[in-house]
Amino acid sequence: MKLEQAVGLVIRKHRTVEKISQFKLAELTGYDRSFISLLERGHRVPTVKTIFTIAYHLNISPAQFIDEVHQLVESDIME
Amino acid sequence: MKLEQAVGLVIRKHRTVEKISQFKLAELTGYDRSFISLLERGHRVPTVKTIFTIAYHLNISPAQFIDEVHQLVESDIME
DNA sequence: GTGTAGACTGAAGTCGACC
DNA sequence: CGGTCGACTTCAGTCTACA
Repeated sequence: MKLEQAVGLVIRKHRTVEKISQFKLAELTGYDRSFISLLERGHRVPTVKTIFTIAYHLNISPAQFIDEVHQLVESDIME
Repeated sequence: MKLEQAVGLVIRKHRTVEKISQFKLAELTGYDRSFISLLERGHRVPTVKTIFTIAYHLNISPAQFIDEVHQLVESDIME
């Protein structure tokens, strides 16, 4: 699957695990709520800085975040 | 240290390990050579896609790349 | 082989509003 | 709570050229 889609899935997965809303994640990270929405639906490719910030507030390491994205990209889920 | 600086150091480190020039890395990744130069000196914050592409051609996993960046950022080397 | 400069295009990220 | 729209600003990434 595509990189942006994988990034979106990983964010949404960990956000729901943490049981917080997009509003709350936006507040924590300092990013706009509409931007979080765009990311989760794979409509934006974030910068490395964005990944570090979001991963931090989702309580996972940036490397683990990227690794999960990598596995999704490598897999052929949904094509 | 700052994120951009860490990214630059990790790219340069692995590029020299691979014994290739900025020209060659630019050719392999499809990015502009001046952009590679900007990245290595910490003057740009790349997107996740850029990291995946560069890490691939430096023969390391994106997660390992990010982990090395993370360690540099966490350390207080050069400030 | 690398740093840098400037001018450019497209995409990241903001903000307010509405469904 | 989350999706979306439009208009906006900032910055990633291109390209040419020269030290």
